[in-house]
Amino acid sequence: MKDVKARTVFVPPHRERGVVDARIAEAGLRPTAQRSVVYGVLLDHAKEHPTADEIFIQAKTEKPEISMATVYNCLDALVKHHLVKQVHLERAATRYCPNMDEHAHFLCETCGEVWDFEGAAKPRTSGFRVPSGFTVTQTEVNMRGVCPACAEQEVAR
Amino acid sequence: MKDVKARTVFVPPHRERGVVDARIAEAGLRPTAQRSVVYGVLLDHAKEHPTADEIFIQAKTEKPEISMATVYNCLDALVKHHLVKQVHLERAATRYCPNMDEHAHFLCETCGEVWDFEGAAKPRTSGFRVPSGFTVTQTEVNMRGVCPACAEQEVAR
DNA sequence: AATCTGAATTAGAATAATTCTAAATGTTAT
DNA sequence: ATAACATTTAGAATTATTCTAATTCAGATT
Repeated sequence: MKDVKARTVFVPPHRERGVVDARIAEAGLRPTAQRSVVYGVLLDHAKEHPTADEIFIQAKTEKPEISMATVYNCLDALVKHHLVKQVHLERAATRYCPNMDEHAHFLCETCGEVWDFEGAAKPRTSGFRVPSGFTVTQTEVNMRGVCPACAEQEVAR
Repeated sequence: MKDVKARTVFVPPHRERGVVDARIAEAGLRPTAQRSVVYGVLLDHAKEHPTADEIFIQAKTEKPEISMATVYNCLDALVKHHLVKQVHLERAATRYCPNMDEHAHFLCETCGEVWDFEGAAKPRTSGFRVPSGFTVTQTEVNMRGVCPACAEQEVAR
């Protein structure tokens, strides 16, 4: 039987008992209750690219004592340990993204939602000249435009 | 004599009398004294990708009565009329960029400075799959790494 | 098991960037 | 000159985030 093609779409792991903690531990972080909740919420809502605030509200339903400061602390720790990325497409609340596969972000200028476009930047062919002396460690691609749902609404008018 | 190669590096226009105003007018904006000062300052400091605050400080030397709110108003107007772009590489003060040629931004993670890398994104070859139904109007490429000056300091240690 | 130690969490205060508000001023069309 | 509208202004308000200091927690050590 042939091998299945490499998966290019990010699928967040199920939040089975221990899976989230294991990932946190693998990243070299102590899996505290709060970190598990925060990371778990983020994995569950990866598509929405939630803000700290949105994560806080959701986390509270699982752990009512959690504080906003802790959500920020946990997110910072997750970012430092490469489990999560910050997304800044506009000057608005930072959004968080647990998809660490290389991908581009798309911001719908009509509804403000953010989408992941899978793929990988090819520095050689991307069309930009990196002057000598510069070391590029990360390339981020952000697109803007109109998502299918908003395009439809536009037509209806 | 052969033609000189097309210039790919953004050269801000000199701030000769009227040039800045003419650009503002061409963009469909009334060239008020404040707008001229704000746009002029930004053109003079294009390399630095200044924040509203930095523009305000500099604008004050030319027009002491100008207020912060006006700097924001002017910048908003310039952005709306496609004379200026906002740059958001991190959650920090918005930076402004009067280089409307297509280019990438590079953020030095050591010193925090932002640089322009000339070139143009080639959506076809850039390596990302745009799902059908999405309309992309703008593609922005941001790189991170170490600039030559900071790389040198690193070595010295 | 009790104790120590450093890490993590907490509530609330502080900060920073930006937006809002309402009044004053300036500009353009009549 | 006047009306109508746009722009500017100072300062208040808002928002996201960071800071602070006290408390709690987890794991290691007695």
